Amino acid sequence: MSSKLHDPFKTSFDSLDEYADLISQVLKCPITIEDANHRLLAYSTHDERTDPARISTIIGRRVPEKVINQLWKEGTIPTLLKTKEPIRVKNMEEIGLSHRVAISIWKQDEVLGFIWALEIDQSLKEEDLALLKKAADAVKNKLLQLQTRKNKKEERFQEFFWKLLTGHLKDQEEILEHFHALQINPPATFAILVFQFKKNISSKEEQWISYLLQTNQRIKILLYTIDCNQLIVLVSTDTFQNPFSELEQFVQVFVEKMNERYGIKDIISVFSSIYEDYQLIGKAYEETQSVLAIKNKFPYETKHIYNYHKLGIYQFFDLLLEKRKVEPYENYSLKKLHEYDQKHNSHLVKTLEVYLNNDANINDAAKELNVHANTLTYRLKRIAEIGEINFKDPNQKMMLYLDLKLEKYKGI
Amino acid sequence: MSSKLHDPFKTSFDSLDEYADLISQVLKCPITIEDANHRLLAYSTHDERTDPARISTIIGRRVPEKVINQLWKEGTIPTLLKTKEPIRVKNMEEIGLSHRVAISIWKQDEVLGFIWALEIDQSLKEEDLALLKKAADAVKNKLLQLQTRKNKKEERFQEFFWKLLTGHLKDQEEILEHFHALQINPPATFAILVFQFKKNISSKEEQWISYLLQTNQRIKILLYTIDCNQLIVLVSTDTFQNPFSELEQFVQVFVEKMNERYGIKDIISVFSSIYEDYQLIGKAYEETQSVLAIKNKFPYETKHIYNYHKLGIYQFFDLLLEKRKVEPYENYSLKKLHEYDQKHNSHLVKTLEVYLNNDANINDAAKELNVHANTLTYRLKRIAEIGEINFKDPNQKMMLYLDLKLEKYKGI
DNA sequence: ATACATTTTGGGGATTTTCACAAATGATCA
DNA sequence: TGATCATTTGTGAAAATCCCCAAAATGTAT
Repeated sequence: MSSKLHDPFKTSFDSLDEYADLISQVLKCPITIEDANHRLLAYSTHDERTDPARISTIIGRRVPEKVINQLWKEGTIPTLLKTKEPIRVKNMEEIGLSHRVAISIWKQDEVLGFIWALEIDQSLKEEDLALLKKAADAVKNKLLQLQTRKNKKEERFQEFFWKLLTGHLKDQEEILEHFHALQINPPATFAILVFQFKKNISSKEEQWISYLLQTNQRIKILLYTIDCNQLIVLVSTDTFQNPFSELEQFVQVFVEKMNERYGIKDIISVFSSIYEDYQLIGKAYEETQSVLAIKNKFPYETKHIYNYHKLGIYQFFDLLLEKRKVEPYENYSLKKLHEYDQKHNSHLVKTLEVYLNNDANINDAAKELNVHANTLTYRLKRIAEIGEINFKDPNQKMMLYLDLKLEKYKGI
Repeated sequence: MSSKLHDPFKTSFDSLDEYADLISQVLKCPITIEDANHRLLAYSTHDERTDPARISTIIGRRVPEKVINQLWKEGTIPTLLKTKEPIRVKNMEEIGLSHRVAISIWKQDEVLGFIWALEIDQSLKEEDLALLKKAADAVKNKLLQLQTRKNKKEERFQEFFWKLLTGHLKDQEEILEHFHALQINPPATFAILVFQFKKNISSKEEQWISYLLQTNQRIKILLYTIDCNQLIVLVSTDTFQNPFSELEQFVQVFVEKMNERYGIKDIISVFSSIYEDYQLIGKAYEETQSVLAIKNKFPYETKHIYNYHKLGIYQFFDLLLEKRKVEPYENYSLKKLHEYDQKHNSHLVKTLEVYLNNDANINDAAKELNVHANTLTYRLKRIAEIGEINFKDPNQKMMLYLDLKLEKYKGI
């Protein structure tokens, strides 16, 4: 057998499964075909030899997330996304993966999916790899068909989602019908997630996002769409024990992966409260937007805050900023401290802020300020004197904290 | 000489000073005449023997405050206010007071003033005391004249003050003219003080108030008036180093004395910021009223707060209460804790509040709660679990504090 | 009534924090 | 330039807080 051999895949089948079986027969090993998001498209059945990773993939109709993660870390997937050649993947027992060969399926410069060939008994030879490459080419058209069909469905998703977000669908019955028409199981409880990117999201990035959302197995994504620099997602929270911490973990992982895998940094993410009533999707969306607005104003302070409930005092900041702009109030202590800083070019205000940020913990604050704890103690003594502050009075401390944050953003 | 003796005081003089000299000549000792507020009205000059207390009184044209305080504590003044008989006052070196006899001057059941007779060389005899009583009676009419003249002046004061408080006088020049017409030296800086009594202020209480204000030497009272249950005072703050702490001390002392001397409790006192512009007296007044409104809502929390600047977060409470009424927000942690309290009839919310009131100090809070410190530690651990609270996060703590206070007063 | 979970209290040691003092450095002003 | 004041850092002892354990008390459910 040479690479000039007659192409055994130049036949047309109705389903991808038949392709999988054919490839399996030719190469004499189990075959799996996935789309670009590692969803299972087809798998060969004639061969019963397999490995745990493949079993999980077939059972869950998608590649398990930890396998994907491992393949990213270890470099297989990045390579597959770069080359059209078959890639040999070594044994990775810890995730139940035995020896195998993978190849990506290309349409021009875009990856449509992957074929996996397990090397259970013997390794594939050079000519087998050439055959695999031919198989990948043959499968391409079938995948393209699937994709266009998917795109059309996608458009209907988009339309529906925007109607929900903008509150155009007022009737519960109607909404449920739409869900069913799109074959989405309507969730009992849901939330809106929004990821705000630095710049408008390009179509390349859109693909990456899509990939990340599809391959995640942490959370059930119902709908998602992109609006300028925002990725808006509707997720089901039905299966969660602690919905908020689960959502928090998810957004953190998402942001982390966008950075690790694609080098996209500074994504600001938020999510809404948990709702049951589909008519309130618009409200949930508004909620995310108001949280985003505050996070944009106070990025440092709200770094670890993702939803309205956790905003804490920042919930009030719009209101308070307004009040402060209107009335001629001035915080006496802060004024004094600013004057002192000005005169002696010291950093008492900054010191105070870090101290309060750190919950009045001298050690932590000193660490953040890179000074000796005694230095901070001394400064605080001075701050208390100059600003006439009693650090034992929670009311005073709170007011200082609020006014510190408020004066930072009075200009906005 | 007997008590049936011809009355030597049955003559009429133009000024009180002449009376003082006459009495001095008859009794052969220095004489001082004061009004009901211990302001010097007249003093004899023919006799040069005197004591430090009398010197200070004459120099300052009023009895020194510490002397008045001592005479109250030791019982002289209370007795003088009860009896028409002469009272012998023993030597009190610590305040520079040598032996003397005092008598009050009465018009029906009201005390108009006092006559003091110093016993420098020899004690007054029984017949001298009888003479003194006659003298007191003779002086009465002169004092009455003074008083009615004062009352008329008082009325003009009142009218002017109310015009200032209600902002009816807009012209700086005009205001200054009024001040001068009333022989008040216009202060460079001033503040408004308001004392809110439990009940409407009776005319009896009005006299006590007047007495306390007049005899105080801590602060310069420019004008005062009474409105239902409020005493409103305009004071000069020109001579103060730390105006706020001086004002604070003054109001505390005032409230204390109203209680000690007259048994009037639960006076709520506030004062405005320091102003320079007389046109802003109305604003200062409004400020006191808004602080009073908040102190009425949060009496416990604002017990030690007297002015707007010190209100701290309570400045915002009207605004925040409004916001909370409008939107359907609920503090998740507090909700959980309330539910727990309900179910297990425990006191986690109360515990949390006391803990936060005490600036997260375990010992202080435990003391206030009358439980062992370890008990509080345990409860806090439970509170953190149940309410999903991180006590190291100042934002969370602040929000809890705010919501705790807010929910207490949502009904108002 | 009994078993079980929760809460309260206490002891005592480890760990931190606080405090006072001293030395060194930096800034300021005549 | 020296004298003075403000600031920073270090040290070590005293005080306080934290933490773990266990016993007792209380409440709860079967």
